[in-house]
Amino acid sequence: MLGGEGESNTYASSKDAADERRKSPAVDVDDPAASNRFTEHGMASDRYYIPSTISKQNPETACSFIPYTPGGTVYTPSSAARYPSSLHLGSVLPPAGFSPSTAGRSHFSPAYQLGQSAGCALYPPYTGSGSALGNMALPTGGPGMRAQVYLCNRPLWLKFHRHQTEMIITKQGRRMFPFLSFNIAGLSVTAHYNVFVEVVLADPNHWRFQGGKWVTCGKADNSSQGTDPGNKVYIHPESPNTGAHWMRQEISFSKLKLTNNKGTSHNTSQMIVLQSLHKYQPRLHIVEVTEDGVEDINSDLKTQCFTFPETQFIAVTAYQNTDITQLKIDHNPFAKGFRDNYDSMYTAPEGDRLTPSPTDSTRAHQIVPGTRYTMQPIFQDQFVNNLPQNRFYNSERAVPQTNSLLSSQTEDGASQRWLVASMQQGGNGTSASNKLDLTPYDGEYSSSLLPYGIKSLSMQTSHALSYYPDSPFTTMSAGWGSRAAYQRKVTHGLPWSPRPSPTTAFQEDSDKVKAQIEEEVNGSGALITSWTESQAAALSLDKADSYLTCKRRRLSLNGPSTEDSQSNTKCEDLASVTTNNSSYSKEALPSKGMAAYYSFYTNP
DNA sequence: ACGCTCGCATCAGGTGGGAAACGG
DNA sequence: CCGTTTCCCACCTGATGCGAGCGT
Repeated sequence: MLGGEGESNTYASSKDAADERRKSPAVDVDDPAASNRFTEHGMASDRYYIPSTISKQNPETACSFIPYTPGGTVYTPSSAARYPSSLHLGSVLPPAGFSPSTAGRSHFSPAYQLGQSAGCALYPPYTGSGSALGNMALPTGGPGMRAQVYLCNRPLWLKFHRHQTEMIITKQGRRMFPFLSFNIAGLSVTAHYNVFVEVVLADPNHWRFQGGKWVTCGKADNSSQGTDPGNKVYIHPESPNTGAHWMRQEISFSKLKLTNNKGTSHNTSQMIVLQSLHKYQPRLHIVEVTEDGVEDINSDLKTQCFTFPETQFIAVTAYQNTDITQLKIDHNPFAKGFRDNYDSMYTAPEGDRLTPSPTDSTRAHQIVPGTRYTMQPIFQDQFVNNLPQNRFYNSERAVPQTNSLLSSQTEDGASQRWLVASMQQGGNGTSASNKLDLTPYDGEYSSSLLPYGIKSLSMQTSHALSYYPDSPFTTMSAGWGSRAAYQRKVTHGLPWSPRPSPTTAFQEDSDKVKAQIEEEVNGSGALITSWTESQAAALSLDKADSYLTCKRRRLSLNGPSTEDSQSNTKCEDLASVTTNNSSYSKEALPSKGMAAYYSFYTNP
C-alpha cells in the first residue's frame, strides 16, 4: 500500500513516556513509539512547508521557507497523509531499528518512506540571491538549534542533475558518485549529534530510459514504497559527535553504498537498498543526541532534515544515459581508465596535446582549470572543472534534449521546479543569480564576470578535497574515516584570508568555531550570528574574490609549497593544496576533460 | 641507536564496458 | 524477443608495509 494514511493510525498513538528517550540511529534501539511522531497531526499543506517551529523562529529563518513546488522533494503519495506542519522536525527519524547494523532492516513504514517530505525541510538550491550560499539548506531548527547545511560539491551534482543523475546499484554495493558531502554550521559546538543520510523515493513512478530520455513507466513497485526490508539509512560512522566536530570540516558520505540486494546481510551499515529504475532523493538528517548517542525526543527541535533536490537520482543497474556515463568517467578518479586519450591528455605538454581546445585562448579565462590554471586533478574533477562548455553550448550540441531534465522532467514538473526555483525567489535573488541558476553551465564556465562560476570554484575546491577523504590531498576536507589520521600531518594555518566560498559566510572556519565555543561557554546560548548577515558577507566577497580565486590557483601552481596550507578547516581553499604528486598533476592539464569530451562527441 | 621521512612495491577495492544470463 | 541484471575484465586509485636514507 501507499502507506500514508494506513500507517497513520499506528503513528497517531501518543508518545509513550517510557519512550521519551530513544536511541539515535547510531546507537540503535528499537523504539516503535518513535514512529508515533510522524503523523500526530493530520495533513499538512501540500505546497508549503510550514513547520510548526516556524512561528517560534526568528523571522529571518522563517523567511527561508519558500513555496514548495513539485519535483524537488520526495514523493508523497496522494493517499498518504502529509506530515503536519506542526510536526516536529525530529519526526523524520525512522521509527525504529536504527543502529548501523539494523538500520537497513527498514522498519520504516510506507508512510515514512514516501510521505516524510513534510517533516523534512526542503530548500530550493537557490535560496537567497543564488550566490555561493545558494546550495545551503536552512533547517527549520528551533530556537536552540539552527543548523545550516551546505552541499559542498553542488556544482558537480548540478552537472549530473542536468542530465538526470543515475546511480549504479549492484549486489555488492556501489558507491555513489558524486557522493554526498556537506558542510554544517549553526550547531551547538558542545552538543552531540548524529548525522545520517536517508534515501527516499522521489516520486511514485517507475522510470525507463526510452528514446534518449527518462520517461515514467507505471507506478513504482509496492515493495519500494516502504514494505521492503531494505535499509534506507546510512549513518555517518563518526556519529555521534559534537557539533564542533561536525562543523570543523566537511561531512563526507563517500563510502555510502547503494545496492539492490535486499537480502544482503553484511555491511548493512554501509549499504542503502534501492530498486532499479526508481527515482530517489537523498536527505541529510542531523539529530541532537546525548553523549551516549541517545536522542532526547522531549525536544521537537533537535532533529533537522535537509533535502537538496539536485542530489536526486535514478537507481540503475547499468547506465542508460551516455552523458551520465561520460560525466562519471570524466569526474570519477576510479574511472580514469575509461577516459579517452588519457596519456596524451595528461602527460603531453600542452602544446603537444592531441586534442587541443579550439578555444584555448579564450577558455583560459573562461574555465578556471584552463591552461593557465593548472590545478590538481582532484580539484578539477570535482570542480567546475575540465568539462568544456562547448559540450553543452556549442552550436552543434546544445544541452542534450534527448535526455536532459529539460526534456524529461518538464512533463512532471520536476525540472521546472528545479529550474525556476530561483525565479520563485525573485524577491531575494537577483536576475543575475536567476540566470545563473537556470544555466548552471554558463555560470560555471563563463568568465569571471559571472560570480557563480567562481563561487563554484571555491565551493568545489572544498568538495574536491573531500572527494576521497582518505587521501592526503583531501586535507581539511577529509571525510570520515581517515580524517583523524591525516590531521596529524596537516598544519592549521590558513594561507590566505577567509575564502570567498560559502564557507566564509558559513562560520565554518576554526576561528569562528572557537568564537562560537566561547560564546556558548559564556552562556550566551544559541549562536546569534544571523544567517542573512553571513549570506550577505558571502555575497559581497564572492565577486570581489572571484578573480583572486583564480589568481590563487595560478600561484599555487608554481609558487612555494602550499602543503603547509593544508588545514583541517573544511572547505579549505583549493589552491592552497597544491600537490606534488605527479600522478595528479598530470590531470591538471587544462584540456583533459575537453579532449575527452571532444572525443566523446565528435567521434561517436 | 633511535625516530622520522621518503620512495617503492603490493594489495584491496572501485570504475565502466561488454557479454552472458535472466525474466517477463 | 527485449529489457534488465549479473558477472567478469582491464584499468585505476589509495592504503599499507617495508626498507633505505637522513637527522638528532
